[in-house]
Order: sequence, then C-alpha cells, then structure tokens
Amino acid sequence: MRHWLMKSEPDEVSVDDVAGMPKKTVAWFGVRNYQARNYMRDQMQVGDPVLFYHSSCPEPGIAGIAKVASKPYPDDTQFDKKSPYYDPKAKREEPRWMLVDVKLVRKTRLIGLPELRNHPELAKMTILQRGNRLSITPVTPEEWSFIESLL
DNA sequence: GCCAACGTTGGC
DNA sequence: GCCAACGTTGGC
Repeated sequence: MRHWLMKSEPDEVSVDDVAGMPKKTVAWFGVRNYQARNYMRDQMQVGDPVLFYHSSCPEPGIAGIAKVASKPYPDDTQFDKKSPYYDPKAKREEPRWMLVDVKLVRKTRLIGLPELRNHPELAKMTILQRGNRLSITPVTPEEWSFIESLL
C-alpha cells in the first residue's frame, strides 16, 4: 500500500463537491501529465490513502482524507471534443489517459501551505519542493502519520 | 497579473 | 537525439 497526495482546483472539484456526490466518489479526470498518469495507472491500489489537496485557490492546502476507490480506467474527457481535456491524439482503441475513482473519507480542517512548511518533519514532502508541479505525488508513511497527527 | 520552473512540441 | 520556443502550473 502506498500513500498519495492528489491536487484538485476547488473551482473545478472541491472536497465539498465530492462530499455532495453519490457515494462521495469522483473520477479523477483531467490529468494530462505522464508521470501523474503512470502513478494512477501502474501504482495505485484500491484502498490506498490519499491526501486531498486544494491548489490554485486563495488558501492552498490539504482539505480532506480520501482513498483510491477503483482500478484504473480510461478518462472519458480525452474523447470529448467539447471538453478542455480533449486530446485529439487519443483513440478509443488506444486510450492515452487513465484515471482512478477517489472516494472522500472525510473532510478535514484546512492545513494550509504555510503551516505545512512550518514543520521540519515535512520538509522533504514532494509538494513542498521548489518547482514541483506534479499533481499526484507519493507521500511517505512518516509524512502521512505526521499529517494525521495535526488533524 | 507576474513569473519561476518544468513539460511538450517540432524543426533540424 | 538535440534544443529553442512555447505552453502550463501554481504560489504569490
């Protein structure tokens, strides 16, 4: 089992949005980065714990605890010409972008970026490294436990 | 809106 | 395969 951090822009899909969804589950559509895709396609297992992170918003930070809720399957938005995530090079027979379903376990208090940066225990978190833009990153068991202890 | 950092594209 | 140009991310 691995632990993960997954970024979402709350304007698009927030923790509250997912809380209001049937089964509190959302397909993690729109990832268009190969490394992030590979994590979902090759490494995620149903049940893996996930930190739900809000990015590109007034208060970026961890907003909830979730878990991987499905095996990987093709992201339908790649085939949808009306979607901003449409990929003309993707074929139904040969999907390029895969995703998993993510189920919200619980909303948490917002642990903002400045707070995360304040803890030396978290200094090596991928998300806190300079220049990191990857929307899905692994979290170590130590980082996970420490963050849980803050909640 | 700015801009640093990084990823992708495409000509050669 | 190189690399310049361009596009995107995401915090501030």
